[in-house]
Parts: sequence; structure tokens; C-alpha cells
Amino acid sequence: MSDRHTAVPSMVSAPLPDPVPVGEYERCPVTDILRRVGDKWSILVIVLLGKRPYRFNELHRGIEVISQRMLTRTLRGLETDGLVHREVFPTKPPSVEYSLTPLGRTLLAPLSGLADWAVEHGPDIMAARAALDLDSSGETPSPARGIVRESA
Amino acid sequence: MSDRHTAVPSMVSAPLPDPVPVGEYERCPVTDILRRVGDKWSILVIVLLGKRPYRFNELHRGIEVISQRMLTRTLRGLETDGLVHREVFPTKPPSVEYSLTPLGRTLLAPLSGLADWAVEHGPDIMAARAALDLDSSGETPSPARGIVRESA
DNA sequence: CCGTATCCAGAATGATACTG
DNA sequence: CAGTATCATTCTGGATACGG
Repeated sequence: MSDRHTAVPSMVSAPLPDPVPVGEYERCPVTDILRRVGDKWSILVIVLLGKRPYRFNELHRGIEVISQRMLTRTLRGLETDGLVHREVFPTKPPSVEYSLTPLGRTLLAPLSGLADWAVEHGPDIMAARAALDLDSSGETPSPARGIVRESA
Repeated sequence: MSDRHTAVPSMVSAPLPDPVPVGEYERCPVTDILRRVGDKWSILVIVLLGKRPYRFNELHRGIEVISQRMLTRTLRGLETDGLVHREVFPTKPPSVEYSLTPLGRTLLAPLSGLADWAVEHGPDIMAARAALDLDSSGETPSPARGIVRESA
């Protein structure tokens, strides 16, 4: 983290600074982006469009389990943010082609960083989950979760 | 994107391949991570804990607008995934310290990539949104959104 | 072919009160 | 101090039907 984007600038280094409210205003742009892209379909669409342009029903067939509604909504959102370009060919019947904008393409690289992390450490997360599952299933029958689990 | 994580391997290069369902099984791990970290508070907490360990109420005061419930849930989730370590000091009254695990710290770097992107291109997104707002407010009074907006 | 309009279920978040 | 419990609200995603 390069230290320029946090919504709580002073807090991060000072011991007990004044609380900085994080409201609708002045929020961390990183959180913004993560929430824009952290929904159920955006990434999949972005990655696909990173390969080549797609027509609407092509995407629909490709992802398959996505509902028409959500595909439309996802594409609209990405278009609104200038990440995806929508081009209508007035043929008959009409066809619509979606592609990444230059801005959208710049997102592929940082996305790749998190992608690699996910691939590399995904198993670690699964292991951590499994470990806690074992904890709560076996000994110390869920001690109401407060004490009991010391540092150990 | 390093090409190893997509849930639709064949589709990306073939013109009209067989649809690959993306269900609860066999999903893209990147989407997984993005959704784990794309919630309202996780990133903020991770970034803070990246600086130094925090006690519960310290985080609560720091973020301020977060509800006690959500702070607890966020920390629980991160702990479950092995990203955050929770250490209870049986003082009186008890104090609990949260810190990043080694695994959690490895997440800071890729997160930083997206952070930098957000800081750099956030304005572009705002501009894109503003541009579309102008479109729909001024001329061509929202032509039911299908044709009319050709390539132009 | 490419959508929009409705309606609905479930999850995420928040407000508030209470507890070891 | 560090939570848990409960309830209300909002957001997200999906099913279905219809329209240009």
C-alpha cells in the first residue's frame, strides 16, 4: 500500500489520534474500486473482454449461469464507469458489441496482481477455514467465544 | 492476468465454444478473493492492521462510523480466513489485540496494486460518470436505451 | 437479437440493547 | 473492554414476462 489512498491519514502512524469519520464523502477510493469490481460478475466480464470483444448473447452463452438482467446490469455499470465500450450495429436484427476501453484495459494489470495472489494463497485460506472448523468441532465445545482461546 | 485463474478456460480463445457453467463449484478464485475483500470494511481494517496491531475499541474509534457488529463480523471473517490474528490478554478488563498474520501481510502488496490504480484512475471514472450524466440530462431525452446511441 | 419491467428471496449492513 | 442478540432496513441477485 503506497500510503496515499487511505481514508484515515493521520491515524495510521499516530498512536491514538482523533477519529476520522468515513462516510459517503471522503471515502477510500480503493474500497470504492474493490466494491465496484467485487460483485458477482464484473471481473469475469472484464477478463473475458480482455481477450477480445464479445456480443451480448455471446457473453450470455459463455457465462451461461448469469441471468440476462444481471449481465445487462453489470455491463451498464462498467460502461457507466468508462471501463467498457458498447457499440451498436444497426443491422437487422441489431447486434451489440462490448469491448474494454483503454481505461478498462489498464485495470487488467492490477487485477492480475490480485489474481496471482488468489491462485497462490487460495489454498492457505481454505486450510485456515478447515483448521477453525476442526477447532470448533472437536475439543472445547465452542466456549461462547470470548476467553478460552488465548494466544496459544 | 496470468491466465491461470479464469473459470472459462476454453471460451476465451474459441469463437463459440461450449458454455461452461460457473456455479458454486469450480468458480474463479479471483472472484472469490475480490468478494471476500470487496465488502464494506475489510480493506480498511487490513490496511490499518498493516501499520501496527490494534485493539478492538481502538479500531472502533478509528473507523468510527462502523457499527460494533460489523467490526466484529469483519474481524471474524478475516480471522477465519487466516488473514488476521486475534490475541486475548486475560487482563481485567480483558483486552484483545488484532494483527495481520504473515498470510495477511502478503495481501498488502497486491492490494497496493489496485490501490494505486484506484488513486490514479479514480478521476477517470468520475469523469466517465459525469459524462453519461450530461448525456442523459441534455439532448436526446433518454431514447429508451437501445438504438440511437450508435458507435459515435 | 438485445434488451426492459416486475416481483421476490436472501444476504449484507445498521441500530439498539444487553452481557461476562 | 469486548463482545453477543435481536430486529429493521437496504442491497444484491435471480426468475419471469414482455417489448423494440
